[in-house]
Amino acid sequence: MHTIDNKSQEKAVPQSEDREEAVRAGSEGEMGRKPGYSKDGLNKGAWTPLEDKMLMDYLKIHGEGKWSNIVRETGLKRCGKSCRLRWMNYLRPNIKRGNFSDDEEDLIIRLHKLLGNRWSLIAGRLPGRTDNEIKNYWHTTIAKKAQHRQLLGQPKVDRKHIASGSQKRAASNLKNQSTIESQCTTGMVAATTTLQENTAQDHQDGIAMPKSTNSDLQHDMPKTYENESSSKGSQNGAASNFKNQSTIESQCTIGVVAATPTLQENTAQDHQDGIAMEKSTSSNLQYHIPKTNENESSSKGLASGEDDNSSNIMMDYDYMEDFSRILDSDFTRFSDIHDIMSTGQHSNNTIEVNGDHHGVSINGCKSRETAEFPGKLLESDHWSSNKCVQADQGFDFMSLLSFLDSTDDEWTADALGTQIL
DNA sequence: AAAATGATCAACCGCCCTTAG
DNA sequence: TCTAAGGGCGGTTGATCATTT
Repeated sequence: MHTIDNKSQEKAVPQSEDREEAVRAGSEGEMGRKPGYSKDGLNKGAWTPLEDKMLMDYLKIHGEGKWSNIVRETGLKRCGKSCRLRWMNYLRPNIKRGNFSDDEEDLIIRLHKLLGNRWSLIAGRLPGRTDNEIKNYWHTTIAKKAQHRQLLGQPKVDRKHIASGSQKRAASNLKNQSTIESQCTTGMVAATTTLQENTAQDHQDGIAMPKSTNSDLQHDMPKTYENESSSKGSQNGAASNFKNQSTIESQCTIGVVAATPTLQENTAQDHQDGIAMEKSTSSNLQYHIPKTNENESSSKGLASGEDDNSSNIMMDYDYMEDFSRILDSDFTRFSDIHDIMSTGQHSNNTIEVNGDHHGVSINGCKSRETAEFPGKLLESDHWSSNKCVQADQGFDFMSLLSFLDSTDDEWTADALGTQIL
């Protein structure tokens, strides 16, 4: 299990009497990057305790936002972005440090399957966890487990193909094994969507890992030095709303997305088992979803001309808006829904979630009679039509609930039509 | 004991969107 | 309408520690 040691904390940075000196000099012997200096004289690299204090003192008074003002008003030699990052990832109150619990890991896997590499969105569902932490965790621990499974007998991933979409990525993959694995897990999406010749089995690796048993949670302070940072200041949880359509389109890439594709060059039978993994060896899986804006390029920071395979698949915005609301909702509420549903107290087919009416129907439309997520969804006429799912088709919260509530096997095998070793 | 390799994770980079002027 | 600045986010890097050879 993922562990966070205290080694770096033991290498505490000695406090300097000279404020400016400390800020300039940064820390010595810290884990991670050594401080550097940008052209404009701003510090780079690891933060020092003094820098943190300056940042927190400012935020205590002024709150978040206006990051660039911090530089001007405090003399802190950090760019606004760096300040924001430091705050969001380490100094913010209620940051949970330490091992990921089994539940957290499970949820990460499930949400990643739903959302892809939408780390901030995933982080929004794990209180106290940052997108960066989850991202690192995924790229290291979870991907490693996936690799372990692979060694147990899964077919080797053809990394050439996985990386073929981007030479940039390919070069990176050669350097870093964890990155390779991360591409594998991301590639899971690609297999369901594009021309890539990966086998679906390759992509399964990203989601069906043996569970760890260690779940001791720690609450450590930021790692770069001894526990001295306070937990004061404003609180601002990760905003999980999908803010723009292009991002949605390019980044919503997985399982659930497959529920809304325009099926191309595949028979309806392909949809019968979710993402039709049993056809994986044919490597011709192409589930294209019509872009709502064809001119929209990927928002994932790809260089122009790069193939972003995952961007070939997307969700209808309206649908995603509903989906987003689900994810922004307190999951405990879904338990309530579940109770209500199971006791038949949903006569008007509407469930209130976080103030809005969702669930059994949206906009007064009846939901599907049965819909187990995601496989059954794909069998529905709604989902297999050559159209994006319309918002007024409603979203079955029970489906999501059961999806998130399903067992590993359901997730990793049944839902994808594959078998787990 | 030393070198090589792998793992970890804080921080940076660059793209994109939003918004103010 | 255009432009620049601010901010958010995912991808990636690289320093350090741990483990293996």
